[in-house]
Amino acid sequence: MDEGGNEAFAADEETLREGIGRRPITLADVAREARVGESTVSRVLRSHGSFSEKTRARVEAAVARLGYVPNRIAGTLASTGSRLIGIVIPSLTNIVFPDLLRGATAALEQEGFQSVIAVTDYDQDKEEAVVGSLLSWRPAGLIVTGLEHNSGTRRRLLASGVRVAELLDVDGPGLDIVVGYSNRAAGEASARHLAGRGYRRIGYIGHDLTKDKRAAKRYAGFRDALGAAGLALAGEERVASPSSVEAGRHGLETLLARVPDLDAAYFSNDDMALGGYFHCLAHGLSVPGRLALFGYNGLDVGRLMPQPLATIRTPRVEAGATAARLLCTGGPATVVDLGFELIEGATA
Amino acid sequence: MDEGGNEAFAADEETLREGIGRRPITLADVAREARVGESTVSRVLRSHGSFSEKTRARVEAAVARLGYVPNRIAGTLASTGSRLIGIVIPSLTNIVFPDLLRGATAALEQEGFQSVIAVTDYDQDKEEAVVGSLLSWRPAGLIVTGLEHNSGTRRRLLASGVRVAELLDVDGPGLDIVVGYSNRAAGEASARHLAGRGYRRIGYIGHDLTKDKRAAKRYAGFRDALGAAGLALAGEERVASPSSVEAGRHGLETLLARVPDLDAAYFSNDDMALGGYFHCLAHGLSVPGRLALFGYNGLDVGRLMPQPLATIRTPRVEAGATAARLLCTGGPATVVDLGFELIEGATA
DNA sequence: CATCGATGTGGCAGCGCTGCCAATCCGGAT
DNA sequence: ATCCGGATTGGCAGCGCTGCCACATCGATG
Repeated sequence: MDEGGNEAFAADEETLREGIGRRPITLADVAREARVGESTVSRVLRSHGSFSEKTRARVEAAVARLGYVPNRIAGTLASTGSRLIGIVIPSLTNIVFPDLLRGATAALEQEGFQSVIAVTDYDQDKEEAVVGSLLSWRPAGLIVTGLEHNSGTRRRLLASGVRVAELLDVDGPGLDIVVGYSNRAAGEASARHLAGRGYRRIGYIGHDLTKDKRAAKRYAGFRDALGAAGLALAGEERVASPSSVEAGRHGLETLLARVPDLDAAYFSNDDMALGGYFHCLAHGLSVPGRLALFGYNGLDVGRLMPQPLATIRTPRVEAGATAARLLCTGGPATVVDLGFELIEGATA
Repeated sequence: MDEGGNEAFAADEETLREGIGRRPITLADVAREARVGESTVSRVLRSHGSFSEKTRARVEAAVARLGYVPNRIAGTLASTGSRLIGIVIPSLTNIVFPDLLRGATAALEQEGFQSVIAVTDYDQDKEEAVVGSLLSWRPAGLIVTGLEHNSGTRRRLLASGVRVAELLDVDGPGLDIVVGYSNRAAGEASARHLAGRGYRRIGYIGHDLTKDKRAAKRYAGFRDALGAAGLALAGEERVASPSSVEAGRHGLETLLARVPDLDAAYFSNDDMALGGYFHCLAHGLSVPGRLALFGYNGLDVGRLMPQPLATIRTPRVEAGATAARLLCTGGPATVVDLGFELIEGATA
């Protein structure tokens, strides 16, 4: 391959050589080529300040001729504020975070901002490290997930002076901007729904709650609301791994072996619930007759199951977009509760 | 919220004030505080060059006292190469791309690089724009998806002189580094598998092939191999939307209405196939007795269905990691074919 | 006792761009 | 012809850091 030899690229080969090794084109080169001053080129390229139509044409021609690409590193250093937003998410495996990213990057793009993404693997120490790393790019703002951070992270965030948006949770004090919904209330609503439907032997299948604080809040809300309805959890199964279809399937299987007379299962999210549904299908357990299932997140896949999954739809994409816009426009610190929607489905 | 009032943060409040409005701490401040030269601070912070243990301690104490965060914008501008890799993916909706990101960011982190991500929505013009945008950060390398780019993108990539890795496809000429597997061969293998199992009335359910070139290659390989086996597609249904569970479910429904005697369905990927499976479950079509199903990608969810999905497992995470490592270490242009694995499953 | 290399250390010129300010130009008003 | 104010333009000092070079310092060596 290094030899190439595919004729389709013969024409480009020359361009390639041009690019490699040669000193990169700078704004000064463009200025010389267009026979104008550097500041004029800068003004034209940013459409900022005033310049004549003729000058614009000259500069643009020179840019095209030289193939100039502005150096944003230099631009950002010279100007005061960067047009960068750092985004910190715990995982890329769970589709909710790509959803959040999708909303945020779309909004950011509109505002002319770029995003840098970092992943923490649900580890608070790693979060501290990546926050430090992102701050060293002097971003205009930072989007982080959840309200729980270790003290080092909080200190860095506050000391940096950059705007911070905390996402997907409103159950607790925030540092600056908070956009999300109440996980606790979602858990409560789920419990009330199941209790209201007459289920009495309700089990919980979840993943690692020490790492996923939002899942822990749903769990707490669920238990409390169950208690308020005069019920208690008939059993629970927590897998040590992150949430997954597999964890849901095996978790339900394990729990049923221990508590056979369960009549409903509350899962820490839709992935887990889908796994549970697969278990029921594979073992001929009728849903919701023999066992009701309830999830969380409102993923598309749940809606399309033969029986739509009972779950709670969360506005993840909107949360990302809202946070991004708030950071870009820079208003005061606020809490935006986007709420959630209970989807009755057909599995509970 | 802007008033705060939650006691948990009272201690930090002061730190917050410190951060806001105050001129950011620079390396020169640290040097003054530690009573050493700027270059000494720089050397200590990068553990580069020589300095005494005493000096290191002095500098580190000063850094801690002032809460100094190095400015990488300035650092990158001053030094020659950046430690940034740009990653261009078509979508965040399809889990394969977060998988790719996961592999890449993990490997990048190990090598001490940071990534900047951009999304094209499967649009070649948008790809050209985001490539330009990423190049303006003067990255050490770029990871892009697929081998098909418009001429503007190719020109920019070549002219920039940065290393480029093209991912998830090896069916065609690459620009520099290519890491992936043959989509064409995957399509062929799928067709041979279905034909070998005795299916004769085989249909295709896919999404927009003009945008997703790799899906188009699988489709072409599938048709060709079917032809070589003396068969032809009994029918096909292409939805205009991106691939999704919903598109698969409705696509299969539509196709079956038109071609009722289908005995196998080949889907453009596992999401689509899962949708098809849901359709079969909902309508009591036995799988694979009445209808066989075949997917692509080897997602976890397919493995966990009551009957494991017949599909092709692709090494997406490894592709991301391999590409990242090759870019960081900077070897010669190569093509790395990671291959794929046919999962027989139980649906075909 | 001069000389030497190894080790620490500081000074300072850029990296490529933006922001400020001063200079210049132009058309119309005086 | 002269003057004025706005539009247009160029010069240049940084932004905060790194890389290079020069300058100690010091024990070991001839």
